[in-house]
Amino acid sequence: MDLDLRKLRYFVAVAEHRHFGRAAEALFIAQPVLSRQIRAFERELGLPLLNRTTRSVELTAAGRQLYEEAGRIGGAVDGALHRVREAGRGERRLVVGFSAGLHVAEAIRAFTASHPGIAVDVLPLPWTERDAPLREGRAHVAFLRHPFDDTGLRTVPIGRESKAACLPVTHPLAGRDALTLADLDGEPLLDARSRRTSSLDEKFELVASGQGVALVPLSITRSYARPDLVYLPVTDFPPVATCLAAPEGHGPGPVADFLATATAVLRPDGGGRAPEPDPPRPAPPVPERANARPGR
Amino acid sequence: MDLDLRKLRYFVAVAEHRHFGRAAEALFIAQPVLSRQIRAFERELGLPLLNRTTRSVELTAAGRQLYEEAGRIGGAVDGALHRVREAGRGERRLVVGFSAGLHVAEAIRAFTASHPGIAVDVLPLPWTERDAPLREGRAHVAFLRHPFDDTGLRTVPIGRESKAACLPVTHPLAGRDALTLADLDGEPLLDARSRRTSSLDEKFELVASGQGVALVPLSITRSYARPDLVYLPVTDFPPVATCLAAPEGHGPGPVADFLATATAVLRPDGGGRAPEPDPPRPAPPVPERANARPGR
DNA sequence: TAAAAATACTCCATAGGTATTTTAT
DNA sequence: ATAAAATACCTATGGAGTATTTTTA
Repeated sequence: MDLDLRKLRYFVAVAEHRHFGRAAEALFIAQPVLSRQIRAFERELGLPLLNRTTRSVELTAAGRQLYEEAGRIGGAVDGALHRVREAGRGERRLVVGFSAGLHVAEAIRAFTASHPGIAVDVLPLPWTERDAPLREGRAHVAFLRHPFDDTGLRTVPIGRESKAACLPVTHPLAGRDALTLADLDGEPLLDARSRRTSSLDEKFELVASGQGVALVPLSITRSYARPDLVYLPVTDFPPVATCLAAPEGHGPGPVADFLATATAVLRPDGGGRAPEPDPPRPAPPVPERANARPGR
Repeated sequence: MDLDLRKLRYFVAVAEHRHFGRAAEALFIAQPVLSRQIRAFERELGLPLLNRTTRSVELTAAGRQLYEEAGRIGGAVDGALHRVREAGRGERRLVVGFSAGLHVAEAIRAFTASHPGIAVDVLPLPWTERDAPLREGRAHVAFLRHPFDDTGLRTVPIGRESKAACLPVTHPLAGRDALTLADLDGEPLLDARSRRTSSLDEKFELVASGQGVALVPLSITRSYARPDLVYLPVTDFPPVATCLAAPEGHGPGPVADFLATATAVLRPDGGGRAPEPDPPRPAPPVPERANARPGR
């Protein structure tokens, strides 16, 4: 049921020494104990991890994989315990999640300036996750794009973003300045329904290889320019809202302070620059448009 | 010594129910057992996790942190076991690491086309890590920038990159076409020695806020365009080599196949690739120079 | 005073030890 | 023949159970 970290540690020792006797010595336990524990471990997992003869000990494929995973698990546990002990000593910590393309560093700097005692972690949120990290406690606040489920969340709208179509430079439409949804009517659209992509890079690769076009938020086009892609604003696609979100029900505290600070920094409507670098800004860079070649 | 995942699971139940009796019921164990286990867990960790009275159970700061960490740990363990079982069923997996700005998706697509049975994971490598993930088994091959320690690694040079200086658009030098190291002589340089940055975004934020200038590989300037930064090639900075690397000593197998495929795809000079038939790949774009505006 | 956590005690599974046997080179 | 893993058997620790006591809102 629960992975036994002690047995995992024993297994790692055997995997590294490729020898039960010496591994046992390094672990300060007797060799037969180690033999039994590893056998029990294999039984619990339902998988052979080692091919042993009296002359050699070799890892199976599953064993190799487990050995690789052991490092990750150990790191996760060590980091977790470290942070728990910090919390126990009274040190405060704030985890700020953000979707790809949304910049939070500015807000974090403003926050840490006023709260030097609070460590801030940034957590880039995978394309597929929206509000889940907030609900699971993996982030205390997050900078997200709509749509997401905001029940039980306190949200502060920050701005609105329109979308751009991402096309290969070789695409017939690549020479245009802007598009409408009608222009894209016959195109294969890469979205979560048609093709599951685990990362933005992967999606861009699919576009670059001619497997379809993608609709992406404008802010992403500023951070992910590529020579083989062009971004064209889609004028009639409804803009999506971006906002800060945090679980409801927390009173005053670091989370509320962060929301206040970040709102002031990211949404200076009261003062300076606009959140959506709109009309004056000569539309998304479209850096390589000069490269456009017809047909393919 | 080893974190006890069973006790952690028990703790999570109590944290969620905020009630020993009901948590025990949910765990299908008796309430006194749960009380004892949680007390033992707190003793092992050396930290109180819960403030209990007969009327209420509340998490301490350490308890809240541990509850958050529990999700991460559980996820890491579940994912690991899933991949180990896959490996046990004979499914092959290849983890490809890459430093920021280096694109591997093209090579991965070529590889998966010829090896459809092998799942490929991409592992973006943090700025601070170089060869470590290869040595720790967290990646099987990696696409890295020199310098790194290549002892015990098989490396295939892929290309060379010069560097660009990253400046705020407001900087007096921002209007130039290119720079030399002498131009940057009086500038505060943000490198690993002067200021520890945990991410590229953080470094860019520091540059944007005027705290210094950064030297970054050219390929990064193509992927991380920002309206408030300009990238200027530094003509006399020695170019750094990029290469594929994998641990030595593996015979033929997926890793060797990937190296071969990726070399052919990423280094077309060696002879073979067709996919991108435009030879005059128009030298690294330095995309944002046209955006340079004085003042703000 | 009553609900809920903690303690007392029992039982048993299992980690660990030593002595010995099996096995593959 | 021998090095090394596996097995046999023992002890002790710790997990889980039931019955009971302690605590505090």
